[in-house]
Amino acid sequence: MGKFFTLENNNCNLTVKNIHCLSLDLTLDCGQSFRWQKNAAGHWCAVVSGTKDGKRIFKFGELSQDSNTGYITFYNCSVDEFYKFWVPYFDLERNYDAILDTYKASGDKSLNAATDKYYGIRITNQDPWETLCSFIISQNNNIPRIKGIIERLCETYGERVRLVPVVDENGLKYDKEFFTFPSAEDIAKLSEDDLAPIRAGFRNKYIIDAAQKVASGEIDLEKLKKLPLAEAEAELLKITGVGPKVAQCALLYGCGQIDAFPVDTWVKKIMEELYPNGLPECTTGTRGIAQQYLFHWRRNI
DNA sequence: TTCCAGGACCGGG
DNA sequence: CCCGGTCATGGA
Repeated sequence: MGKFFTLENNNCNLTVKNIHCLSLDLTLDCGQSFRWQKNAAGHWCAVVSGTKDGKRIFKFGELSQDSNTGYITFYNCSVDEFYKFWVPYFDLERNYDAILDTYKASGDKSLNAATDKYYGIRITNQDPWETLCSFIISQNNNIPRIKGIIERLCETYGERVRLVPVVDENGLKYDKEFFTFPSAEDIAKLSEDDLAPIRAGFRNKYIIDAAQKVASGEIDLEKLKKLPLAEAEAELLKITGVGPKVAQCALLYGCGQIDAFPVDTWVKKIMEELYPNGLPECTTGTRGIAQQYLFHWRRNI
């Protein structure tokens, strides 16, 4: 414990030094999560979920990173909360540098270009239900609208957590409410009409089917963390509106399956253009990490 | 106006 | 099995 970072307590904030390979700006805005937003002070803010004794618990996260030192400050955060929420969320006990070194040793040009240019991206371990639901919403959709739909879902059916001063795209300051992500149990009770206000279109019925299968226990998301990848995917494919891509996203970002490999339109292009015979051998076991770097790299050309 | 967005479903061949 | 059309919505 603590091998990959050192903690420094000041008042109720916690500053974490010497975390390797973690850029908040890259990690929190690269298409793997949709709810992080900068407040008026430039700190990243979001409500994240965890589990304690089988019950959902929440933490309002407020984080900033020093541009010179790379140190990350977690505001209003105890050491206990840091280990409970943020070590798993950012996968802080995984040796990313060692993984990226094996990519480098392979000599693969594209992988090296992507990991050099965007060094600091980590795969986050998010709440499984929020991740599944978010990526159902993501299908045939664009990122700004995905964020809008998820925001309306939380505002309508989540619980109010806190008022935060933020700045809009015109530089105008205003107070914004932050909400929890509604549980599968809460959404399972709703009808398609109830979801109309979030404007997810044809995805409404998919969201409800997923919520019902999760809430009823027909699909146990916690179990998916331990199952072999293919078996875990087969479980998720039982949901109407969940195909291979959404399933792999839910497993990668929500179930700690670091070898999951979501193939969207961008990754499909990458595979056709650069890897017609498959990803290099060095990525075996960590394909999800390679995927995220290549995805971000190709999208930003 | 038309096209497209971190896809999945459905029908016909 | 594989292919093209279709599905809501909204911004470019």
